[in-house]
Amino acid sequence: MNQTVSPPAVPGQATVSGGSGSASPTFSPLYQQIKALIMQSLQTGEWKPGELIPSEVELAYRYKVSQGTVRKAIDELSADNLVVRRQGKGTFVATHHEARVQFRFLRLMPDAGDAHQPENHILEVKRLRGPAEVARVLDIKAGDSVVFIRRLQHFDGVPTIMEEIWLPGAIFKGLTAERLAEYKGPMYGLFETEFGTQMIRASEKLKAVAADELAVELLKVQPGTPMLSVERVAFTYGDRPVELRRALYVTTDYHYHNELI
Amino acid sequence: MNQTVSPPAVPGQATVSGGSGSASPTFSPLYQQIKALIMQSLQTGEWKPGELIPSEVELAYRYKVSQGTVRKAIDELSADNLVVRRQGKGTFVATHHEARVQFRFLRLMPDAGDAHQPENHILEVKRLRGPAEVARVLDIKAGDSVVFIRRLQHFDGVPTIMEEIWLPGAIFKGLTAERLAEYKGPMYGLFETEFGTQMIRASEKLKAVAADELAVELLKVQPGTPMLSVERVAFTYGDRPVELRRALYVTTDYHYHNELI
DNA sequence: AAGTGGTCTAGACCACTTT
DNA sequence: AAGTGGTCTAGACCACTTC
Repeated sequence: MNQTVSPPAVPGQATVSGGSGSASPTFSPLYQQIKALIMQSLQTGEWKPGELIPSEVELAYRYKVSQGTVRKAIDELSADNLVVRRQGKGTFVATHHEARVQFRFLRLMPDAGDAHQPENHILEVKRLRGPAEVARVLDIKAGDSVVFIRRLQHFDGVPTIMEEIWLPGAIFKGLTAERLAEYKGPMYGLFETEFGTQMIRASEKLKAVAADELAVELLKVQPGTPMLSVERVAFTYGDRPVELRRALYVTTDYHYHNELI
Repeated sequence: MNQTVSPPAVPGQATVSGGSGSASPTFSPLYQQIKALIMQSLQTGEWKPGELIPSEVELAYRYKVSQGTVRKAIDELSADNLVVRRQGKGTFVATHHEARVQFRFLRLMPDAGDAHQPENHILEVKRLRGPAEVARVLDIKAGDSVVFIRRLQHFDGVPTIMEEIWLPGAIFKGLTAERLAEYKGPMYGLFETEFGTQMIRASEKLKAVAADELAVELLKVQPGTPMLSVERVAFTYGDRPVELRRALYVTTDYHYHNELI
């Protein structure tokens, strides 16, 4: 039989299911249940990005498990990059307001020299009814409101990335071109702070394509120039897709870096 | 003070340094030392790819530490994909003779449908004096012997990948075109089995480039067609670079898949 | 000095596989 | 039944940070 935890003495406190009888059909290890509970608190914003979460001892008391079990749960959250541990200080909720996190989601590097902070140029922000394909990816109904963003990113003053971004309108209600343009820092940082939606993972598909008219105009390349096409679907908690992004990268002096491990 | 381990009673047995005095300049946790010792045994071939390594209990006895410490060491080795744990059976040395591992090192996926096993065509194998740039990457002396391989990979009968591979001649002594051509399975599997060299991680740089003459000839594409260029440096134990690979991918019906986590 | 995460141990029991 | 990895606990001590 699995490890079980007696119901909490305090009403409203989190409980842990473990299957205390032989008729328990589902099962997951205690530490996975603790991990799920902590993720819930992250998702609901009980502990916000950048903030300190309760100590291991305190969480162990709250969930009525040993510190070792909490530790293993947090170990996994740390491996998933949802939290960051700092010895002597505590465990912090990961945030996109950190260069370290940004590089996880922007893999374009200069062939020589150090990576610089890109300069953003918002070209267009509009609301539209989601095309079928976009709606399918974002897991919303076709025709539902969608925010569309067109953006240009300069590296060292050179236009290098052209992006088209689709977001669920229901989540990103007050998003305007002004807000995006005036915001200093990564777009995901804005999403996190202003819209309570944190991107925690993404899936990318890369291809080589020829520069189209728009790329020629915006990125100042010759027609037909080979461009790196990067299509991304980004997910928030609960594996909910909340962004579709199609980008074209100029890779003359830059490359997409990837580590195979 | 750090945890220390008394010297082994049996001569020749592995020892663990922990810094038993205040004058200990270097330090690493016990489990990291155990991890390093296990990696040594993997590198020297004491336990070969695909084989079972000793149980946690046995390793704990061998290194004179607790099972929990061995467990933590193996946990990391497992996270590094150097070993694979199987409940009830034991812990196995990872091997490239497994589809699961191959997909870690071949990220090209069909846009629709399932991934198939590619078909290999060895075009050329020769020995040459390493050009300065290749020697620099492989960390050998310029002019040292290098094995050069040119290969074509077909997906569903369509030529899709063209590769140029450079290997240190000192390691890959008996490598011939015949051996490569007749070998069924992944090239890294051959390297592992026949040359005792296992690729454990790789670093890739991706760009979009125009098809050159060779690509036009071998991959049957139009001149100037955008191609995905993938330059890889692969490493074996001790972070020793042992392969430089330059590939061109046709991405009309395929894409390079990447997960950002 | 107190609090945090990091390491290490010892022991118990569970789930899975093989004999 | 025996052996393996997987989970959970309790307790000790260490390294680091802050007060």
